[in-house]
Amino acid sequence: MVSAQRATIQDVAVLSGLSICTVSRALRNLPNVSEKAHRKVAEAAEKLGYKASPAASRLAGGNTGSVAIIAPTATAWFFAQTVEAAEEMFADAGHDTVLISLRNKAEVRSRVFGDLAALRQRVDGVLLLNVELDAAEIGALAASGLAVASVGMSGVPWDNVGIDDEQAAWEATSHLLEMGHWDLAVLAGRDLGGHSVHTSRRRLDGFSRALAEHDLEVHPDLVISAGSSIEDGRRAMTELIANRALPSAVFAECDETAFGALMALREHGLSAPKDVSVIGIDDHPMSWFLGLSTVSQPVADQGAFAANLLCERLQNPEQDHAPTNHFLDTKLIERKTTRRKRRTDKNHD
Amino acid sequence: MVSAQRATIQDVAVLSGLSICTVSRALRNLPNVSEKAHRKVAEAAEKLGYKASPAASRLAGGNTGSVAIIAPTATAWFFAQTVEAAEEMFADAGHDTVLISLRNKAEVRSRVFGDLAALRQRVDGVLLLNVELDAAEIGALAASGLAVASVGMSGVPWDNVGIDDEQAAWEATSHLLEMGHWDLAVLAGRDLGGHSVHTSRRRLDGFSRALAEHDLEVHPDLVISAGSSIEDGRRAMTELIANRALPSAVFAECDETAFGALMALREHGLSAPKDVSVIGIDDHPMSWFLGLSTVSQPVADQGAFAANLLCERLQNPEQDHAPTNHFLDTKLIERKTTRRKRRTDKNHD
DNA sequence: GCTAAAATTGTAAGCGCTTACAATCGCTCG
DNA sequence: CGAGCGATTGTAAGCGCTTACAATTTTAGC
Repeated sequence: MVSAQRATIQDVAVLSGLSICTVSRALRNLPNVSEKAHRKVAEAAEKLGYKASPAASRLAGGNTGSVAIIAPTATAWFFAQTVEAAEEMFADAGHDTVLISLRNKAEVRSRVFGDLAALRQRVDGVLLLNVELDAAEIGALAASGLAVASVGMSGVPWDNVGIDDEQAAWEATSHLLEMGHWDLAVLAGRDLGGHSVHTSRRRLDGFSRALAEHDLEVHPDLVISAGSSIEDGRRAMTELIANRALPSAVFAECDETAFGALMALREHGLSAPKDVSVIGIDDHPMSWFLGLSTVSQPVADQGAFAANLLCERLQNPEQDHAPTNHFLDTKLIERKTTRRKRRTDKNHD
Repeated sequence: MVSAQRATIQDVAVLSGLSICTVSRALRNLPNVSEKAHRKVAEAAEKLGYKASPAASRLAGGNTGSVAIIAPTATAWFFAQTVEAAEEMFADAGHDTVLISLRNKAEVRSRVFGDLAALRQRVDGVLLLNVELDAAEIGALAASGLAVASVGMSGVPWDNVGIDDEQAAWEATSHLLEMGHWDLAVLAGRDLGGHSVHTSRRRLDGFSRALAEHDLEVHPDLVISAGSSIEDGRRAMTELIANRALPSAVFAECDETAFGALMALREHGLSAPKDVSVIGIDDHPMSWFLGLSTVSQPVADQGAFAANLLCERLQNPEQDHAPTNHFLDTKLIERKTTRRKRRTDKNHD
């Protein structure tokens, strides 16, 4: 039953015949509340449709009832999927979700991480999506009193879920290498003054390692700082086509970048795999359709999983068990945009 | 300058040599504050890096400093774009953004709209994205004390931004009709117990009108309730292929649905426009690549524009100027998935 | 059955803000 | 030059919750 006016803890106290204080404790499952009291409070609260005011709760030292999701951007396919999955988890756990998009801007980034106390005022926890943090920031965050969990950020002092980005990039790159391609370009993420998207850096690492294992060097001209949108990929590939000898294969940091690359090729009368092999990471719903070779990863799962870990941390704040790290599986999917390098292929040397 | 501990209004009061009350008024630009006092307060607040505690403010009857964005889903391309654009606007105006995805579930929907008082506890305003509301809900929302603005919901007692969905659908459908297609299917939005996505309904209306203008009737079997994702479109088209005579043209409610339809065609050895003409609405970044004919609409603009209107309403709460409605331009883009119906085309009669 | 310790419950003081309402101040006007 | 008024500022009472700490009840031990 819901009354016209919002019920207060006072109402619950009167109805249950207990003091406000006991009600408060019962509602939050704190110790030192008799079972009987607990039951009476639960009943009364239920009957009144009582929900604690987040503002009052927070002001008095309690929780806000909301968590923030911080992502480099909210439009990219990966983030949209992750955010929605996490939001669902949070909503079901009774938390509001505050969305903070860094919009790939260093300024926004520092505004957010520069005042963690202010953030703590507004949310109880933070879910970080692929945000690159330096040691000081990690320390500050861990000490901020905020519960933290993340996606795509291994090696961090809180629970993390992701794929092994370095490995996934290595797989993709190795696939190209094994098909005889040795002049590889990479469409990497945008660099934000040392604070790129975390996964981007890891994937670049994997790319480099694969090359190194074949005694190849990463040619700086063939590392294009792209960003991760379709448009970014298109621009990067256009640049590649315009400014230098075309490599025989391209590793795109994510499928959307690869889509853009494919578009650019088409615009210049070229195509994959005829003129250049292309591979991405993600297995975006469109990839099958375009025949894009890629390394698949479970996306919504990562968001839901990490959100769930955060919820647990929120529920048992005192327990400080060691941070866990979870790598979900990826799989190389060979489709039609990659093929063995042929003698007849153009050879730009 | 930022102190280690969060500054309170008390600190500002002391530093500026004024009372808390005056500081509070000055900070919120209320009348009856001398210019001198205003300046002193601003200086002190600046020096302390003071930001009012949203919890305390809300509790005392003020504002929360955040707004909610409510969308049917957050993963669809249109919503991801709109949400990010709106979030940017809100962030720049100093508001936090609470993301609420209805996840196409009636249950979530009623949980949100069933307790507007609870919502008002947490946010100052709401940005509705294509949410279908009945008269009672519209009334309740208007009376809730929440500032409201929307995208894609004309005829509503608050500011709205959108395209003329009925018209856009009419254009797309008419395009098909004028090319000689008369057996048309529509891949429409999902119906949520009378509460579909608002735009879906309007687009279906436009489809119907175009048919009616050509003395054609809407065949119920050719109205597929799809949803608006790629997967939804794929499923819908598959159903169409499996269960009935294939229509010669298909109008998909949005480009992603159309992508899915194209995929399903390919899976069955069919293609557009050879076997069936396909058109969508959106002009998604991939549409050019796929040659998808469509009706383009400015997407991020709608989100930013509506968010901006909401911010203005939040800033001048007292003024009750009439709600405005803004239609942004759309444009038919004819590409390669639609063509004139030919004698040689299969004719399913 | 009585007392000390443990378990439960209540009292009251804020948390940092907003907002009637009261108090002051600076002028204008007779 | 003092009353009267509007403009400005201050006082103080909450908003609905959490949380020491005090009060009370229960349990256990002898």
